[in-house]
Amino acid sequence: MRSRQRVTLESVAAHAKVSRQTVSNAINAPDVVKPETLARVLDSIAELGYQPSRAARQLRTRRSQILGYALGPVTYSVYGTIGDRFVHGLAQAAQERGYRIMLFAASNDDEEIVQFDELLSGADLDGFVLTNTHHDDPRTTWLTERDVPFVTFGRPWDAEHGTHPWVDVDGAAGTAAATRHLHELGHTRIAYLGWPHGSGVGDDRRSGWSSTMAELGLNADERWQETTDNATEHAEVAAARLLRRVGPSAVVCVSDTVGLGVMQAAESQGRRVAVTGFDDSAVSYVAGMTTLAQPIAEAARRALALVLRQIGVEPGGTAARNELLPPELIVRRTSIRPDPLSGTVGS
Amino acid sequence: MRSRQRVTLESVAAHAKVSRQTVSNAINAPDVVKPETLARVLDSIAELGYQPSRAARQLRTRRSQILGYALGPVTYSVYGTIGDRFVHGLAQAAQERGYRIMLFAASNDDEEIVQFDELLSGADLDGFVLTNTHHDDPRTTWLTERDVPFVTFGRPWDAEHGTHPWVDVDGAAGTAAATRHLHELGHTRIAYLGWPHGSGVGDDRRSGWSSTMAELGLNADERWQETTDNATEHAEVAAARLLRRVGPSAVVCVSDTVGLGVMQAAESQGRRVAVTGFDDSAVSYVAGMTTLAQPIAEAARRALALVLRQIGVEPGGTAARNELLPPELIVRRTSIRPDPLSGTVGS
DNA sequence: CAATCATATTGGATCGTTCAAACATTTGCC
DNA sequence: GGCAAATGTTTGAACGATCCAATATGATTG
Repeated sequence: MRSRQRVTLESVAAHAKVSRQTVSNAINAPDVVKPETLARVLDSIAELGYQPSRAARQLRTRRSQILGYALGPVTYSVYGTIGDRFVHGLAQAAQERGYRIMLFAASNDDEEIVQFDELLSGADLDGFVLTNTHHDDPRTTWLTERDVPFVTFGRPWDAEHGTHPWVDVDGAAGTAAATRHLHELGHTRIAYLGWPHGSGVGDDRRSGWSSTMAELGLNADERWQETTDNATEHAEVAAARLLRRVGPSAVVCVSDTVGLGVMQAAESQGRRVAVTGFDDSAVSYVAGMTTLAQPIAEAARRALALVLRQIGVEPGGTAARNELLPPELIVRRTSIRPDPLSGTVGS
Repeated sequence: MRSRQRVTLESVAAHAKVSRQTVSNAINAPDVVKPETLARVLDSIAELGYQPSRAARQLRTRRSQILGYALGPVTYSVYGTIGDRFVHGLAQAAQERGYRIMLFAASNDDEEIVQFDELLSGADLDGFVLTNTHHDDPRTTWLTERDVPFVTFGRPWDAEHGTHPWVDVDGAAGTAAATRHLHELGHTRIAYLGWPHGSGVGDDRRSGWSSTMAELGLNADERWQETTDNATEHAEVAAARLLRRVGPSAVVCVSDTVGLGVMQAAESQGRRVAVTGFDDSAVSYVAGMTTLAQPIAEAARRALALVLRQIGVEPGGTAARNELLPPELIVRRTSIRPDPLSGTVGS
């Protein structure tokens, strides 16, 4: 298992002919060590391949240099690839600063809170990164009450709960961009197919469409909207209604899967309808659907910086405690050449 | 941060009127403690909400109860949702046994090995779970030489390297099932579109088709095969060649994305061709493609059991050191009703 | 030149757990 | 009843790092 003897502070100290504490200072407070001594110590560290024992450090300092990230129940739809990429970005960013991400599973908020408690007392986690925030989220309240550093990927959807650090993608800016894009292409009859009212993300995305329509002086009343859950087959039904009712030339959609429903409805009614989705999923890529790509890696990086700042290891005094990143419009076939054949899979 | 005083072995001992060590024994070796004492100690533990400090335990025992899992470079194609689900299953299974998963990022094998080294000496990880094994994998060699417990999700593709515990999905069994399924539907002209020779996974999946074809007494020579990388547009080109050359009535494909290429080629040549994919990705769902679903959660659970057995915390003396799980055939439209319209997105 | 100050380094104590061995208690047997 | 063996419990030391207080070193000054 361990071939060679473990390299410890003591052995490095002996090798560099200084004391333990000097080696420790060389690592944690290099400025209090005389430059030539410092150089000698660092040489020894490199030569022996010294790695501080995290356990020992943690025991003394009560800091683990580990952040927790909860994996919720398996979701196939929206978070399919998003979650994957976010975790990846998080792990990468953390690693660059000497932190690590520890996973835990929880299938609902209450279970997650139990895990918080366990991880805080047992593993001494330094903070948490939460995703999938929603109205009346008990997790943020719990953590805030206990002064545990954390950041959320997703805005706090209730203003009252006070504000904690968060990072989010600006859904409204995304649908606004899509709407403007369609308008520039000459569309004026632009409808919206979204999720039912009440979900933070869904309402945010809808608002980008409606406010932009208003700015452009275009009609965006109730008749121009429909709602559906995220299943493609349900979206198709809702889209069929919408198409028959107002006969739009374009539909802005809350997600790629919903967008796909619109494409199918248009196909079976034999209409040409421009479509935009949201999320830049594999499905949208394959369907050639214009969509909005979330800057996931960047969001993860910012999120990490925010927790670390809260923990106190990153500077950033006056810097913002939250970040709203605009998604990028990915223009594909469905918005610029929505002929019936575009209903075909792939290009 | 920490409202109440930390509960330690000592405080539990005081509360139960025994010594530290007895409390420790109550947890780690309950059978050496007198039943009535044990009960009293366990009561105190519950009452005080005691959680052993992982750091302290780790410092003493050199066991962290943490397993490492590497996130490779972001891959969009095959591992899209697979990786996500595997990690989830792993985290869940680990948690149930008091273990945790720690993530780290590495963009290639060498980087990953550097991380192994760092994590072993610094964080005292107890073992690793590797994915994406390939020919001449330096990682397994490195870990084996150092007697570090690990398991791979994916077979060791070179026999010479000795054998370590692994879990894998039986690709050959999958394509064999698909081939038999097509034969039962009356197909006899069944072609195969796979990845270039040399990749373990690709060759394995091809072999399931070719051996089944042989069993059925059907032609499966070179003319009935083509290879392509995993990009749909390249697959379409290869598929077009294949369709023109032998005019198959069905094509078994190495992946969903490749399968999609076949659907597109069939569509543009106006042919009816049954198609099966592999992976049960969102793309196959949306395209209504018959495919093979990997039992990912189960694979994760088995993988975890194998590492833990190697570490020594799980029993399983004579149990197998590797597991080959059959994928499940998901029958959808593209194999049973492959009319031209089936080229349309969704159902 | 001695006294003062600032700075660099050192030794001891500590975090919370488990290991190893010593100690105390009960049981078994002639 | 007494001694040995088995069982149950307690004590001291150690894991490897950081914190704290004390000391050694060098520079500065009256």
